Amino acid sequence: MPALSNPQLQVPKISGDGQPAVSSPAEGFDNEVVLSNIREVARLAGVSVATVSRTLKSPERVLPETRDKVNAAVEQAGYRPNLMAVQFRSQRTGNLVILVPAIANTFFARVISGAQQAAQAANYRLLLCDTQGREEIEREFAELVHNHQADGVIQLRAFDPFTEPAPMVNACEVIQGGRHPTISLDNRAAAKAMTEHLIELGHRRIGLIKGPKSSPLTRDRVAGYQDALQQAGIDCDPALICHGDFSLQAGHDGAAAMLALPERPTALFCENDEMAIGALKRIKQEGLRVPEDLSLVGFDDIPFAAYCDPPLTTIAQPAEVFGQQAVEMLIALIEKKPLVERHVVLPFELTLRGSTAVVRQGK
Amino acid sequence: MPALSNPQLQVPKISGDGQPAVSSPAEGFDNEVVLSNIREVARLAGVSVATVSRTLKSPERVLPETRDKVNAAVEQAGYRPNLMAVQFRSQRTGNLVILVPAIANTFFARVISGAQQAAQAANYRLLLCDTQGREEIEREFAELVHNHQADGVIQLRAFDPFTEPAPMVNACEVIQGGRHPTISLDNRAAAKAMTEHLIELGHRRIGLIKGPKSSPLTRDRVAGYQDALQQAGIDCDPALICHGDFSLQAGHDGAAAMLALPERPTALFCENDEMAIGALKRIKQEGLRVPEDLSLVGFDDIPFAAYCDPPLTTIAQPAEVFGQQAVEMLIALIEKKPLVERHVVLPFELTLRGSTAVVRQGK
DNA sequence: GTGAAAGCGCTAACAA
DNA sequence: TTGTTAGCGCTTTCAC
Repeated sequence: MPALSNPQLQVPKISGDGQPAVSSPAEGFDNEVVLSNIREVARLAGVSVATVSRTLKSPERVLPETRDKVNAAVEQAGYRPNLMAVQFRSQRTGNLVILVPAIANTFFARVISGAQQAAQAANYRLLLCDTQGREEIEREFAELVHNHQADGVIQLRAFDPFTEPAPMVNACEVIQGGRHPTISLDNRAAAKAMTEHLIELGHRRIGLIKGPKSSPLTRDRVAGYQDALQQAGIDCDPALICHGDFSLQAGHDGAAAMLALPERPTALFCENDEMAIGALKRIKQEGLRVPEDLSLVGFDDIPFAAYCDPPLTTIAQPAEVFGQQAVEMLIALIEKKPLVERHVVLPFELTLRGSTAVVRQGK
Repeated sequence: MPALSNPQLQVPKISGDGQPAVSSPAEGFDNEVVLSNIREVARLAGVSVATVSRTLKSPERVLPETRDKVNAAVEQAGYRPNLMAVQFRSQRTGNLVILVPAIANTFFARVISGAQQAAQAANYRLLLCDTQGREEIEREFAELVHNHQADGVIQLRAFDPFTEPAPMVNACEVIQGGRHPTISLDNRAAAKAMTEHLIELGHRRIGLIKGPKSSPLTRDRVAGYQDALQQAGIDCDPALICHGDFSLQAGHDGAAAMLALPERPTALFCENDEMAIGALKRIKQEGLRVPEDLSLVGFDDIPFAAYCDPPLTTIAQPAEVFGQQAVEMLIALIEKKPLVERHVVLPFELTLRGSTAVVRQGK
């Protein structure tokens, strides 16, 4: 949380609801749920537990009149199957673990949303884990699979948390040559398309604010950037490439470094929109205008990108589809159904907005 | 996903990894995990299953040498307890459900992050559910408690998904007079503080873009806004209040409505930062400057608020603390420990940035 | 079509 | 201190 050091700070206080300072946890209501089990239902219906089980699982194998008796008893008893017992017995949990480097990241939030919908549709639950990109946390959560707490894992980062084989799908940032199925964007082609767009506008000095060194996603985007430069016969100046960590602050700092160069770039390519928005702030602080003095582009097309001033040219990704596809592939793995493809590549879209323009002639 | 209708669209394609079009799900590795159970360990150690169980649960009740034998056997067998069986037997799951109206919302993402940390620290897992604020989805997920899939629920919206008693904590947007413990912000006081700030700057026509009608959070913030106006002897003009749904678009539309009024407001209070950022775009489109022509404020202090142009004056909330406190209170409920307080109110902080200024004298 | 009964892996009496 | 054993609630043979 932010330091709440402002003098306007309101200290925590307790509502005066007339309750004593310490109250019983059960106060106001009873946490206990009336329990009812399959045996109770069987007794009420005058049948065996097996018949109750069958009525619920495969009703067609039970006489209609028996079925009615059982259903009536279920109703009467307020019976709900104990899923813990069901899972225990059937040795599957119906839980999928999704390892997310940062759930606060707007792009990942969309991925999760897509995954959640697909999971729900397939009658699975999604266990969401914010790993902060740390391997030990990822390993710990992945362990849920071996503990029989989950049936499989979706990993959104290029790291394999398993030492042993396990049902896993790797999406978004994928491990090169990994053993698990993947869903990815052609980051190289996307970065190339974006760089080509800038080159077409006449830019020849194009700064690049990358992601973390270790990220394959960053490596691909850098490669695409270099592909476009090379194709246009432009030398790649290493001074025009700097590192970031995908945060607003990193974009701000990266832009500061770029603008301090003796020969400034005329365009700046940030590897995600957060960094582009951070860079935008710094550029304005420098008294420069976007796109008149400097073109600026991002990657991801987060909702805020369209609301920047100027609105940001970026690469749109079908974020929800990453999540949805990952879930569907993982379930196929778990249920041992054949996968149509082990390595799916999703489409991107170059989204042109107001942050890019033809390079200034005066330069 | 966004419509990928741009001609730049790259159609989905499959990496040419030399694999056949349809591949076996087990291809490249084996999903099966070598199973080992407590009986196997007991056999290896030459002890009973009870001793193995004890060695793992309360080692102090086992002779050191027996313990060593068991530990060696555990190692040798690669034994991991089947948590499904543990849970089934002990009738608790260690799962907490958190119902989130929209995980893509930056504020909720922070709440979740805090909850996740607290859950992990207490050795619970967090089941995250994006409910889109829909009651039927909330009810469905809440049902996990009665299905023995989860021990309790954290609800971030003012709706009680239970008909029967159940362990639940209500945070962020709380139900008035509800039966569950709550963690909330004093929204009324916060909105009042913000409005007072604007009044101190000389504003007397202050527009308000609210949240959805049904939200108590909105009702409290409106009350705080009115408190401040009344205290300053300013009539509350109903034309200056309009509805939104906390989205960027709603802010944009709300601002459009405000600016079309015959007598424009000189300040605009949006009930969250997303709407303020949406409003900011519209205000600029109108050719007006913030804060020179119009002061603008938000609520929540999302990261982007500091990176707006101008940076946004807003109310900071300790979002992570909401999650953390909610988890701690819920665990107390579940474990039937006494709660120190049933209704906790967290502090806010008025965060002054560049989007507010003294009202223009010329008006 | 239905019932009896075994047993999933583990914990917790109770016995020794 | 350690072992024996009875289940937790359910599914699933296997008889009837």
